[in-house]
Amino acid sequence: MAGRPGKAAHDGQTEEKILAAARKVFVKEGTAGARMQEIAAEAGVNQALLHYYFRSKDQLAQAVFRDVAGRLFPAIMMVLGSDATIEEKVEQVVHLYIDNVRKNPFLPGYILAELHHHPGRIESFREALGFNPAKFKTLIAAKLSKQLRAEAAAGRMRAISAEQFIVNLLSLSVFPFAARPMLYLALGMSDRKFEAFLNVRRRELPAFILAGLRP
Amino acid sequence: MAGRPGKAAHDGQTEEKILAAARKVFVKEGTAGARMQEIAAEAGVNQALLHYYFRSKDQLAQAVFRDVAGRLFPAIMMVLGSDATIEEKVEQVVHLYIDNVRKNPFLPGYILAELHHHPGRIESFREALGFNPAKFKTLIAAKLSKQLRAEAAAGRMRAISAEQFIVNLLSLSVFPFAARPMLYLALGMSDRKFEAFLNVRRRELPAFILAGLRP
DNA sequence: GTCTATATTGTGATAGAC
DNA sequence: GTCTATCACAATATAGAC
Repeated sequence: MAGRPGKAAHDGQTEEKILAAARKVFVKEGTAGARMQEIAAEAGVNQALLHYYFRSKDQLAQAVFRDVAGRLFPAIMMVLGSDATIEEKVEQVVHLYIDNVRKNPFLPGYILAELHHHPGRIESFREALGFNPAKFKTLIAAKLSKQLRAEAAAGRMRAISAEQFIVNLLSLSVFPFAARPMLYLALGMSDRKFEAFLNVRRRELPAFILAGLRP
Repeated sequence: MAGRPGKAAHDGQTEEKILAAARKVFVKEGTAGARMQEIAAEAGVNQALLHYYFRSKDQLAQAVFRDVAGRLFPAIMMVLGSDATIEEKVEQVVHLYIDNVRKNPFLPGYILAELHHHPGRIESFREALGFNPAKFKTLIAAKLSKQLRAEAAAGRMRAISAEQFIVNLLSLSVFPFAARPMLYLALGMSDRKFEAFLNVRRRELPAFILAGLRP
């Protein structure tokens, strides 16, 4: 619907082809660096058609961002807000994230870069999440907060705020992907070594996080 | 020296003014999004002078990247490679990073974005670090590795590879800055709340990491 | 819906006076 | 070293035929 002409319905095949091509190019080059011509070529259509479907480069970029962000975050939010125990949540988030993102290891870098250079795009992000930040704060964060306080009161965990907990969890899951080029250099990694690194990480990270929470 | 005309020496004041302006604009807009005109205006000179000093936009961008990356990483590498204990290293890196970056909270996002969209710039990065990756691997990583193995053998810490250890440390320190726009949205943060968040984090993070390493 | 052709503006880079 | 003026081309966007 966003940017699509209102008059006639179409089967969406072309639109999806363009969106897929745009996703590929934007993720790699960033919004500012991407070229409409390159996207058209990648989609196997001509440049005018991009404007027919999405009106402008910026609207196409927004559509891509919503698309990409909408694939990753809702699932994580669901886990954090579920009725699972803290132990289960930690393991589920780590596994969910690594298993999904390793198939598209460039997405985290793209999302962080995009948010950094276009903070206004946060609005699209919010829509993609399909939730209201206030609602999130009151529902998920409050629930997590309560859960963490209960664990602390029972002496099973050290006291920690929901904010620090979430940031720890996301940091350890997201950063290795976002900083991949840096790791390749600093740790002398290759694609193969990175895969092995992820396998170890998937297995060991939940225990590391949970141990960090112990009193 | 890089890109500077070779024939005549000059006091460097203008060059530094341009570099500072370029730093500001590139960090905010990214290499592709930045405009030479904007940099010139920010520096209070005209556009031709930028080319006089740095020849091309790309060379100016490289100079900025080297400059920025060179400020952050050598210090951290020094700590990791020092003779301090693991406990001391963890605390020193966390404090060093937070204390330095909170003064320029946009740098991590810029560096990650730049590396993501211009992996080739890794070469400049390497120069900025002033070291050879192979040398790093053999010196620092080997030293850390040995240190961690000794701790594990003594039963004081769980076994962990130097790679996972470094990534954990950097993740937890860097990500909160790089993902700041996201945190502002997802956790309903403001600048003031983020500062408070950092104060707590600076204090609690070392203990969290060290607890995570306990057997 | 999809194409070709083109309008129009933006932008990096250079020439040349001072 | 610094400026003004301008070139040359890249890139988004639109008009209009089919």
